[in-house]
Amino acid sequence: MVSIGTVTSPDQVASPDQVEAILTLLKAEGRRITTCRRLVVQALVGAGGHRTAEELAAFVQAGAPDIHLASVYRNLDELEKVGVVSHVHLGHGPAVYHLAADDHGHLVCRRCGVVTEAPRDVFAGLARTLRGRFGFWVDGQHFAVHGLCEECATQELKP
Amino acid sequence: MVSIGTVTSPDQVASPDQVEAILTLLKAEGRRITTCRRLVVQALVGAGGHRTAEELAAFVQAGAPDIHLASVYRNLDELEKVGVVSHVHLGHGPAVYHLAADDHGHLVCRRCGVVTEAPRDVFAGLARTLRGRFGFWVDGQHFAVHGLCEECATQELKP
DNA sequence: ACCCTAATCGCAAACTGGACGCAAGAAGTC
DNA sequence: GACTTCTTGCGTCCAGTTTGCGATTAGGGT
Repeated sequence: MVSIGTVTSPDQVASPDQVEAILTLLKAEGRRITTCRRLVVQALVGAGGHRTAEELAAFVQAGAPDIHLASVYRNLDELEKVGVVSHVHLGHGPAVYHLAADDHGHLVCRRCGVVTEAPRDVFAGLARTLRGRFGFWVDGQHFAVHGLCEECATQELKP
Repeated sequence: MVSIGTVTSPDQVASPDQVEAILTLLKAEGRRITTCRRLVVQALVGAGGHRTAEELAAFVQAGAPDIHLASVYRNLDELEKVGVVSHVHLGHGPAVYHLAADDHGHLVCRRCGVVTEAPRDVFAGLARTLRGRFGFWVDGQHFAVHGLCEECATQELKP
């Protein structure tokens, strides 16, 4: 139902510098630079949006067919621990991954499944309120906000 | 990790009227009133908080041991369609169910797993912003907000 | 009361997304 | 080049949930 393809993907071209920067960061953490890891990072940088582990695996396997889905999961996990990547649950399906640098909230329409990215500052007020009233420090948006997109709202409210 | 037991449960006593009211509503929708259904509703009303399908099944099975987990899932699904119940994903584990009437947000601590309920009005500002800037109409809080609870925040920020 | 029929149920089996253990293979260090 | 340790491929397993199907049962009609 949730078609990731509908997400706006600003830059489809992988920036090699960015890939190398991330790999260098990994190396600094004592991790090794492998084909699989490089391809996973390339996939993430090139995707320029949200991709499921399976979609990323498809990209990786286009470059190296023998790479196993499990390795993609493991690498995403590593990258997440290092803080380069974060994953989000948009709905009931698989999680999607994106670069942590590109932090933003996600608005998922329950009717048409479109995913809208909402910049960080939109959630600043909520974060402040939660900190003030509950002493709760909000993390990045690990889960999406569900509701109706503009189009579906007009259609549903005036049938 | 997420211990549901830590959630505040204001009223542990099932209100029979509320149970009957919900069952009547179901009947009005053309559905039948079965032992399983009655017990599921009782479990939800009595729980006074969030319960996983499995926890609800345990309650149901205390009254009727032959009732299958699948039936609990099916009934929760029915109840959700009718709008009596909603489910929330607090984390990576199972979803939790609660009465839709008792609508609220959920703050989940990523460190200790404690779940804090946040009243609806806390999210009103965000809802207004999203409606204004994106035309997006927020549903009930289908997903939880992740972060650090007050206690864990003080411990993590000053180690 | 009884019958009829569609809703519901119990059961088992499948399915999805993901994690894990292990032995073999490679990256980086000396 | 040798050695150590991190990674990987593969198979297997897992939890949570869904589904197909034949058996059962609620509830309206008579």
